[in-house]
Amino acid sequence: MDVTPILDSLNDAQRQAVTSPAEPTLVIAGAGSGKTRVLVHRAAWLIDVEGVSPQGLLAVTFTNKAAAEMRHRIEALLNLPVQHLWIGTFHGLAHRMLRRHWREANLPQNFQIIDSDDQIRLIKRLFKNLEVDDSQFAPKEIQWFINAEKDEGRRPQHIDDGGDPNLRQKISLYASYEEVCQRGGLVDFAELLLRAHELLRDNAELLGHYRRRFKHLLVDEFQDTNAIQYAWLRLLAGADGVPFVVGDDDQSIYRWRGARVEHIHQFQRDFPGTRVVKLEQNYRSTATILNAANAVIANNASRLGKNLWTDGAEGEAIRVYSAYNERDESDFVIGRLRDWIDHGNLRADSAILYRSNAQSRVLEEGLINAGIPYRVYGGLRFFERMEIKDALAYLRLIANRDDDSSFERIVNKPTRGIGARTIDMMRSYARANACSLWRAAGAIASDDLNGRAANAVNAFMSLIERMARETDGLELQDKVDHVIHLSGLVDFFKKDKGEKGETRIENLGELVSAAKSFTPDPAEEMSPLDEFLSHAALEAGEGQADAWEDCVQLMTMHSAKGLEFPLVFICGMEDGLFPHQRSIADPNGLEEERRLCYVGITRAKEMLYITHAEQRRLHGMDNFSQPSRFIAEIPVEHIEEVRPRVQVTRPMHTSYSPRRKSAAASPGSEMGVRLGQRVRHKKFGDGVILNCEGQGAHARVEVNFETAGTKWLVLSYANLDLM
DNA sequence: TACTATTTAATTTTT
DNA sequence: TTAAATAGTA
Repeated sequence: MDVTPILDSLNDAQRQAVTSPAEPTLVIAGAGSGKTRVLVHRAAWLIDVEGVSPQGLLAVTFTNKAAAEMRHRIEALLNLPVQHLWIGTFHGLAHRMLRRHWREANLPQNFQIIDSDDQIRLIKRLFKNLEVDDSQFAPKEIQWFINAEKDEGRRPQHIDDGGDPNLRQKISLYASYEEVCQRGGLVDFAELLLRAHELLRDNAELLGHYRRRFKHLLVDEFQDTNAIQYAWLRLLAGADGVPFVVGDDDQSIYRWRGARVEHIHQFQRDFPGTRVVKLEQNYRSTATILNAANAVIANNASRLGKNLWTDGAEGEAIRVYSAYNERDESDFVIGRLRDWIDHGNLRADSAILYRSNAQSRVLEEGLINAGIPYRVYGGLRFFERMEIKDALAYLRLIANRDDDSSFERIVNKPTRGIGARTIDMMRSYARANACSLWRAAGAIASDDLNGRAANAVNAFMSLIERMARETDGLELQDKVDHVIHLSGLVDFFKKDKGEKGETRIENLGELVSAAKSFTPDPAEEMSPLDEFLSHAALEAGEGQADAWEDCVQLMTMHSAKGLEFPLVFICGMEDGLFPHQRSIADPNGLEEERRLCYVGITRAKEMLYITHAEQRRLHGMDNFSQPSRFIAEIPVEHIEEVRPRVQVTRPMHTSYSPRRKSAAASPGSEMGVRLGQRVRHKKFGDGVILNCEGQGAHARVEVNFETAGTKWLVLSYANLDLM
């Protein structure tokens, strides 16, 4: 066996990981250290060298994108299509198991997957049904509660209310939610995982089958596993399975949605004798960028400990720019982008990263004015668009008449005279008789409703029946096409004024194309329609399906994880924004913010700019803030402060501190005051400088006093003490 | 039922 | 500020 192609391109640590014997292995892979490469080569090694059958391998990732990439690269490396290879997301694989064993999982064969938008609607409906006072609970809060409990693997009966009436009610809402889902054959994302876990846990035979089949479990982004995902893995591995997990404790940034870095420690306890391999050589960034990242993350107490290094170039110093406000910040970034582009670089090789999405606005305005094409990540994806979800709801109702979620969505869309009153009657009938809305509609239409309402309901029901009949046996795309037109959605959106309606109709057309290019997997025992609907729920599609265009990439640092760019800007590096106000007080929260910072810094390959604004408009209010503490954690020798006007860069002294950029541009600077400066006044007490104007004897400052409110004071009279 | 005024709250995101 | 959700009005 020639192992050259598999091992040749690897460094020692990578090779050690890839050729690890059939024992539990934990690979701690720093940013840019070839994590995916190790996974891909491990798979190839197992199949090609160890003679493991491709069917004996299970590879799990968190995103569809990562799964697709892994499959692609394994195929390329082995130079043959790896069919029957189970590579997918946790949810995708759980879904696959549930479809195969729907009876054992106590699900209807045609169960539907609901996304978080469907979920929140369902919960709101539940509130109405149970007459829950929504001033007591926000539906969002209950959604969080349910998902968090499911992520931890808990059913309502597992939760101890500890005598807390508030908690007791949440638990009861969770229980009611479950009932509604079970009745409608609806499964939310967390439920996929939870059910898949219970399926294996409670079916010794099935568990035995999968344990025998999947000896080798490859796991990507292990630090992001939540409790139920980890439990599922452990169950599947059993005593003889060989888990091979890859992760980076320093890049764990999803604690808030249930991810637990602790699993990295737990893994070593659960699988005694685990081999640990650390990948610390980085192939992405310059030494300067790496050293900065290392220095920042070193401030975290709870780490396994690792230090990235490179044998590459030192690189340019990190440039820090202290902007007046967010406009100035944006201008600065755009100026540098212009230089970059003028030097013949690709726009797509640059990225602007920020902590929260709201920050993109000002940057976008600037980019539009400058005529620089850009792309913002995040936002609604294709299958999440309203019109698409409407069309899918019709299809889902055809597939499963008991899907209340879809029923309510489209029963009166387009409007067909089925108003809130009628729907209320259906709801209460459905509740009283523990049946679906569809059955309730049929029942009350023949008994309780007046003529007009009954007609409307009957017309709706026969429309759905007609759709089901007429599309029976049609090809998927013809089905979709037929339903879109019969439903009246196209006409409905035509009435929308402006471009909005047009776009929506275009999107509906796009849905037909999506159905056309969708190839059902014959191995799945599902109807093509069910499979398409599951696909739509599990893989929400791209944000923008636009053709490739060379443009600047704008995204949050969260969405930047896993990506890399030669030129990176991190904007809004201010205490309160990053680290975010809501995480600052909690040490765990702060450490997670710091890991996010580490992720942000390590996205940069060649050049990194960090900017912060002294004044920033947030929620319509002007705020003053200090530069992020994370900036001060970067050793000064790696930083160069960028000063505007005077085009001179000057290394900083002992620690980073913001300074006014030029005397002429900052009124009052000669008095030693600056925006955000804390001051004390004899009469008014303590306050913060909001504004200054004028020079010399005329210089005035606006001070927001804690007790006395906001006042303009002439500096030469006020006798302010700087604090 | 659709449009308009008012209120409210405001990280991060995948499946 | 602004977007979304709710309440009120035509």
